[in-house]
Amino acid sequence: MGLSYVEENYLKAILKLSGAPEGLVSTNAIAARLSTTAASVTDMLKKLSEKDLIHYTRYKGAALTPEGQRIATGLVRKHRLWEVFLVESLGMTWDEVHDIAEQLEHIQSDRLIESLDAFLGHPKFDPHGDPIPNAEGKYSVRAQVPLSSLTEGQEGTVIGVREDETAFLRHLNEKGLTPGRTVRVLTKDTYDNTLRLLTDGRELNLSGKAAKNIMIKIS
Amino acid sequence: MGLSYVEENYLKAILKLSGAPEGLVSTNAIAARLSTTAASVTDMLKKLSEKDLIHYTRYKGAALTPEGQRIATGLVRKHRLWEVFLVESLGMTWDEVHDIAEQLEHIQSDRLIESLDAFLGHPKFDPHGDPIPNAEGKYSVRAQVPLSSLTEGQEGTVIGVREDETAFLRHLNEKGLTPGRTVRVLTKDTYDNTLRLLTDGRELNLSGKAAKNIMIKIS
DNA sequence: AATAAAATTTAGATTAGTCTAAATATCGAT
DNA sequence: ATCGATATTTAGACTAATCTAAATTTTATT
Ligand SMILES: [Mn+2]
Ligand SMILES: [Mn+2]
Ligand SMILES: [Mn+2]
Ligand SMILES: [Mn+2]
Repeated sequence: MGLSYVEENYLKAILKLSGAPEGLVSTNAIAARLSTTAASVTDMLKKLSEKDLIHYTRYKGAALTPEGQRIATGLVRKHRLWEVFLVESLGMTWDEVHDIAEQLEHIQSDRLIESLDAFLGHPKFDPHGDPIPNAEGKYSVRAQVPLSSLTEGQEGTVIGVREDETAFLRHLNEKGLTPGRTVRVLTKDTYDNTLRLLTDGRELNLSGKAAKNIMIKIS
Repeated sequence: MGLSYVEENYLKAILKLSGAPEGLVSTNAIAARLSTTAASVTDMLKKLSEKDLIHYTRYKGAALTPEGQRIATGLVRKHRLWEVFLVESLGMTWDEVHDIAEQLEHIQSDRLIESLDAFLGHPKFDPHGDPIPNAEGKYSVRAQVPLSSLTEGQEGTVIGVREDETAFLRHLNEKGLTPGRTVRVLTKDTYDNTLRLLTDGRELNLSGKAAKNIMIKIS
């Protein structure tokens, strides 16, 4: 009936990897993402294909079937709802919730996830600014721009990041650049785009590279 | 490092079964509890013994070591805290939380469970009235008597059950005999101990057998 | 079009957990 | 003390998921 923990992770990986080129996902790409070997991936692709969760052609690659897509999107929904719970209810920081959500997303109970969704007030975005699919698998979109695109004097609110690597999130925690914070661009270096920012009454510097990965809602 | 889901369930089963006679737990008792075969249990007992989580003597039985007891008690702590969350925060009923908690108890994160405990206000008892071990593994106790021991005219509050079988809990839901409810004994049949109760402004009958399994705090 | 490099699959082995059937040990009578 | 019933362990096999090494296919380059 239900899928194993491992099968679920493969489906999620394929969903994630089919984002960019919209084409077929390669064996090596999946192996890299799941830190496993190409041989193991091949075995699993055959199995998922047998269950009609992916379309798979030897040597060509894999793509999710509608059913596979439904399951994978449901996992993303669960992952992001749990991340909201961990941050909003339990007071954890956005750098420490991903690994825990990675476990929680495999808990099996429709009643549970719908109750959790209601308890959290049907959030549309997770702590990293990623959209939470609804029960039908539909995503919300919202206007957002990278902090790097703001000009001197402009102001906005931090609503997420493009890359949610732990080290980067911790770095932002230390700078106080967390979701909900208002930031104003004081100066922007014309040569290397380094920013001088004002947030929470304090001034700080931010590299142009970091600024590209912080998403802002213009206020 | 960490234990597998399966190993954890064996430790929890041994803890549960060592309750009554305080002696050794038999292979067949574990097999029955986990719905598996005696042969499988024997294999696992060897493995857990190898890891110094149980003391095991062939043909005699098993008992938890201090380390095994610590782990098993931690699982019970997690299970019961999650049950409180599901009932108190998500509004689920006490008959539908056990199976979900059975999954949630295996989530690995000390930070998570301590945050959850704080979020819930460090509860001492779960929705079924069972004590929640603290982080050091110590249980609370409280005065409680079976509803069957109340005499006519006596009043008390429902705080738990002795047997938490789903069908029984659903039955109590329908009668309105849920945690926190005040009940007064109107009459008690002298022959078969059937009770006539008043709770929430309504009168109802309850068998003597059911009354033995409902725990009451005398008010 | 031929060939070298890269990607992918296959073959064969390993580990965790499980099972059935057979062997062995313990327990409870007589 | 012996015998039969019961409990437990062992032997051997199976599935899911993984790996390494070898074989095969695709691709990129001459
Ligand atoms: Mn995440
Ligand atoms: Mn996220
Ligand atoms: Mn329970
Ligand atoms: Mn309980």
